[in-house]
Amino acid sequence: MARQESPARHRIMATASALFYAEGIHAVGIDRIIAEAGVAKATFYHHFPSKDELVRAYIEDQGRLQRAAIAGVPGDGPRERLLALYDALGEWSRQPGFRGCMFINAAAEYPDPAHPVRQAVAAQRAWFRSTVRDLVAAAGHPEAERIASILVLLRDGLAVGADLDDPEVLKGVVREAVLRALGEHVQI
Amino acid sequence: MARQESPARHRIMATASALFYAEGIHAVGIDRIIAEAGVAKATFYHHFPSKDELVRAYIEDQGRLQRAAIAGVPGDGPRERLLALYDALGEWSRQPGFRGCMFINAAAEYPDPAHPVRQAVAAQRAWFRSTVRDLVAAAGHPEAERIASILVLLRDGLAVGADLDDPEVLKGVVREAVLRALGEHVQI
DNA sequence: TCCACAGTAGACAGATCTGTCTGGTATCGT
DNA sequence: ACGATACCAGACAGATCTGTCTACTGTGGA
Repeated sequence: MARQESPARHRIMATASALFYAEGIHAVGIDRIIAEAGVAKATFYHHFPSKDELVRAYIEDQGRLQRAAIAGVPGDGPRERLLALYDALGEWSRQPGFRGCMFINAAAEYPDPAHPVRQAVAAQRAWFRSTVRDLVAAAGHPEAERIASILVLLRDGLAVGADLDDPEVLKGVVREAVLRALGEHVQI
Repeated sequence: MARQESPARHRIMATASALFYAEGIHAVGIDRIIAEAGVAKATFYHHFPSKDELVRAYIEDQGRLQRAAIAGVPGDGPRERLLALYDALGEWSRQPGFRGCMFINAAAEYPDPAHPVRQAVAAQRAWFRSTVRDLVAAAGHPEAERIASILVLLRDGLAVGADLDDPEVLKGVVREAVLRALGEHVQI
């Protein structure tokens, strides 16, 4: 038992996650992963039937982590939780080594929408969207779907822009845009 | 002369552009490009010293096309041109075969900010940002920089979301968000 | 005690990748 | 007529990729 928690498997996942995120998926080979994880090739193929399965595990693992992180964001009431959530996203996007959203980046390398990796990305996005929509609805906004669409838009824009442009500028900008989307008039 | 406009070079660029955009850059090899372009390998390396240079040419070529397309957007006055610009982006994102923004996708495959490809992407983004900022300023908004940041955010979110989620929904959503960013109160 | 299992090390096959090189053809300006 | 240029066809080298296979080690339960 404990195939899920075996030390070797854990090392493979940790190494692959870091390399995939930092350098891209197609750019990182199995040989590199097993070398940096300090694992034999046979051990790798004992835990993962193929590289594709490793990639899917990477996406789903990161999805679990992000869902847990977002679910753990504190806040008194839905409006405060929403603002805290986007503050947390702003912090995330300013971490050293930030290189955009791993789901967006992975999708760029997997064009086929039917591919398991894309399916996992779609599931994660659907979860985020519904989470935000529920918070917006709980905050008493009648057009929760529409506002949630804007908020997802802002999340994606933040993830892309913080990597490609200046992440410091975006923090305040996103907060302002979130407030505007919630219909609150913002003093500039 | 005419090395830039030679038919073989043109075929290489057209084929590579379509394949890179549709399938990703690392996923498409030189052999595939020359086969589909109907070009000899020596001809390819006669026009491009390396694959990296082809990729850079691809990014810069697409940048020229997008700048021309955006510069050609009509409109009476800056506010109308801005709205028309984002309408055009909405159309773009609903084209069949749309697979997100080629610059964002390319950046996902090139982590190093110093790489020529990333530099070309950064230049393109800077041009778009300043174009939008000038329109906002010309429309009489005092905080043009801030609003331009939001509008870039919306552009990126549109490009990502139209590929990964439902592009039809986004069209109206983006227009609403643009109007909100411009400080106009929107009736939902 | 013994077997199943997780692990290491590394050779190997077969495909694919980038880039070079040879050799030949056609066109065009001087 | 001639040389430069643009092009095609394809072999080749050398690296790298995924995935398989052999052979061996250590450990923990039945």
